[in-house]
Amino acid sequence: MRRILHLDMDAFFAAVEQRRRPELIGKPVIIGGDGDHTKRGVVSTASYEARKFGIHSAMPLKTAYKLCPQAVFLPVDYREYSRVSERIKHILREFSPIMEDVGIDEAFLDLSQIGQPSQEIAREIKARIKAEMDLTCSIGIAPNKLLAKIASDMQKPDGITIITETEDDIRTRIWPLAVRKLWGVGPKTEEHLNGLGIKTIGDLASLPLEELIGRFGTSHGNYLHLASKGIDDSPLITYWEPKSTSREITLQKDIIDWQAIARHLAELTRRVAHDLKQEGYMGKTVTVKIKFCDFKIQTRSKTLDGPTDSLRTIRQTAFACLNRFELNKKIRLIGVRIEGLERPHRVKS
DNA sequence: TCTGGGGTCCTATAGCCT
DNA sequence: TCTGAGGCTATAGGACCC
Repeated sequence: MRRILHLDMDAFFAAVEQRRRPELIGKPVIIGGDGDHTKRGVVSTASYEARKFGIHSAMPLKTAYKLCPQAVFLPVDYREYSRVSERIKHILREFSPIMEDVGIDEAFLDLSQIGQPSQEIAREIKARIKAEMDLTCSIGIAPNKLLAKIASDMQKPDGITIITETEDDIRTRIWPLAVRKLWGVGPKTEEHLNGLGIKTIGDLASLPLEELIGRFGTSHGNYLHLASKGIDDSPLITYWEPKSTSREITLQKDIIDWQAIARHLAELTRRVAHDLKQEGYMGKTVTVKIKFCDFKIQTRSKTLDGPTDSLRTIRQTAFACLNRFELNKKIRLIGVRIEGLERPHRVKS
């Protein structure tokens, strides 16, 4: 049987800031946007002290300020968090070489080939991270990724949770949880399920597969059916190539002036082309995204004959896409994405 | 009044081809 | 020659993740 560990850092961004500035320890700290609560932006991470005021991720900074004006608001410093993240991942790889990166503050580790007991490994990993980084994390260990992730969330912060595959564990510890706890069930699916009287993962497990497929499609329906029973065979993804790269900006004030929109598009295009060259990729499909003042999102895209990393070509294509929008109301966000990425130097024979 | 940024994957539709 | 099935690609939108 497989043995998968999921590690989730506790209030990661806030914890890194508190470690760097000890005077912030014990205080409500809110990381988000550029740290200015009067500007547009949302909370990336709130320290546990701030969470007591009802503050959580994705909440607008302005709302967070109303709930807790005495909080310390700080900008997101991805560079620093990435450095810390790298060191943590390095520690993890010493326990098992099979690791899947899940964003900056999470990872899966395959322990199947390791003999040591689960509790012991979890305690050792936590001790190493505490000793070397002075940070805490929560760990879940289970027979698959799905259950390991649910487990790591069960005793936060600073917890260790182990789930076995016995029917008993699924029935008594997983089935009582809200459907929202399942990976892949977001706000929309939750609402849909709640409307059917399905509140818990156990409720979901009692629904016939045919009904799930009818309501959510073959792919998602099948997934929900298996997930509700704790079944998940997905492997750890230890390496992958990016498929797209993008840049977008939410404007401080909604605008309708074409010249101003064009200036933003030109700048975003420059950044995308720069990112592309920096990472050594070329892309084939250019997409322009616009979010209007009423939050309606539209996209326009164009696929080129062949991959490119040329700023001129990407900019021309982006502007051709821009011209296909009906810009008759103010916009609040503009973005540029390029997909169909490939590395240019590999010559086909 | 407020609602980010950077990604992935899936679905539906339409056009083209065999 | 006509028709339909099915594959493939491009496009647009949407749900979800951290």
